Amino acid sequence: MAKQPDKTDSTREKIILQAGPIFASKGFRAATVREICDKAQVNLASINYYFGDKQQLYFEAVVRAREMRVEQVPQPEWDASMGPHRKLKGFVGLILDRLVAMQNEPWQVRLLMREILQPTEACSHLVKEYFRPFFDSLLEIVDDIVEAPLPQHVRTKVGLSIVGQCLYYRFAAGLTSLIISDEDFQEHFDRDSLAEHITSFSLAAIRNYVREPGPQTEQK
Amino acid sequence: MAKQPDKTDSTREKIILQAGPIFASKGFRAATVREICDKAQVNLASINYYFGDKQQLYFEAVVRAREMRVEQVPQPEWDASMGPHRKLKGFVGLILDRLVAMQNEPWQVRLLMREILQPTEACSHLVKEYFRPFFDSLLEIVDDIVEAPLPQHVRTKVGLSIVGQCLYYRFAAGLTSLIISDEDFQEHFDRDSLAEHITSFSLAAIRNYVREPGPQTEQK
DNA sequence: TAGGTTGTCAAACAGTTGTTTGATACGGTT
DNA sequence: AACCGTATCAAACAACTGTTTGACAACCTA
Repeated sequence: MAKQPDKTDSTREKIILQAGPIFASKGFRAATVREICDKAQVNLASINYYFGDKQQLYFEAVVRAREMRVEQVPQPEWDASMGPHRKLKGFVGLILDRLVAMQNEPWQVRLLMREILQPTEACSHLVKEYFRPFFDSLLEIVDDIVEAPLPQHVRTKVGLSIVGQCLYYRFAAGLTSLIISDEDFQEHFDRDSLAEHITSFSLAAIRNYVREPGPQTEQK
Repeated sequence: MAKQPDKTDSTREKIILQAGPIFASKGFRAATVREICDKAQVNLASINYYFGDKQQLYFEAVVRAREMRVEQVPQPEWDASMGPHRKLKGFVGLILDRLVAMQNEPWQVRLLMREILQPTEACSHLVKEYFRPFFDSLLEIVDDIVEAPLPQHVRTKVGLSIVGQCLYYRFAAGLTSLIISDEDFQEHFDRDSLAEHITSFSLAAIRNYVREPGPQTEQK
């Protein structure tokens, strides 16, 4: 077994950092240990030596991807005096930067999305460690917007509506680029424009939605 | 080469129908021609005989998945006299039924989502043949809701906000089930509750959003 | 009946896969 | 020096991959 698990430039570290992009772009199955070892310039047997097997390397790559992503895009500070629009926009922007990352598509993001789409054991780790508290802090912002507290399930649905609008641009990026012209995309669908739209759209929805829920319970 | 491409219970047909679910749940790479032929109870060489290679079989399975899904969940009729809420709810429900299909997750849906996430040549076929007109008919409903016509890019963004809210429950189904308790999910996140929420949320957003776009251009 | 097309089959092919092995070298401790 | 845990390496292993082959049977046409 390996002894020092956290030296910085060790063979173990090189493997994780090279395996991440490959897993991200090809998926677990299509990524081969030979390609990973080639890119990392380590011997073929190193993966099994340090991680036991390919699956465990994948797990560690996912965990590392999350850690790196949080470091790369730190959460902006919330000022209690900020208006709801700016606060919500700050969070929407954070989702777009951290989890959507439209322009550069870092491997960490693509790997995390892979985990969301087809959860392995790594996903429950991500939820407990990251997604849950992340989502809760969004719901606190929603709480600030509405005057009367929302029923729990409505609160959750509203939060997921906001998250859904953002994550669409990650999940369906390939489809969107086939639907929208390139010029339109460059001009109107950059990070800031989307943050502004999703924020305004959601804010308007929350305020109006709570006020007049529409024919909710009735209507067959 | 094969002669009759459209006999109903032919070997060719059996292969497509058995390959679909396997591609859907495992992806192109992890699905093996041996498993497909076993399930279809045909000889191993049949795939290459009828489709040339595995890739072409995948393409045809995707196309077939779309056709079957449109048949399985037909578009409800639009009554011009219907109010905007009912009209929009009808369309949101159609997305949820056809493309999200939360309860049973048919293989056709999972295969189409796979194409959206990682587009192959099959995806541009899907867009031209299906997604584009589908999305356009949503935008027409949006047009009916607003009085003054929207700028093109805003129109598109609004449409994608609606679609995004729906598709979230397909893409992140695994994550959602880890965030929400099972009882909550059964009780409040069924197809009808979600359709109602997304419709009301979006309707409120559109009406309020257009009226007061918020601090759009200003604000640094 | 003869000949050709179409479909099915078992077997093999050539390449890739994750993993294991045994040898070898390095670096520190006794 | 002798020793031992750590690390790296080339090579091989066994299983699996998509695809090809050639034989054989069923069917239709002439």
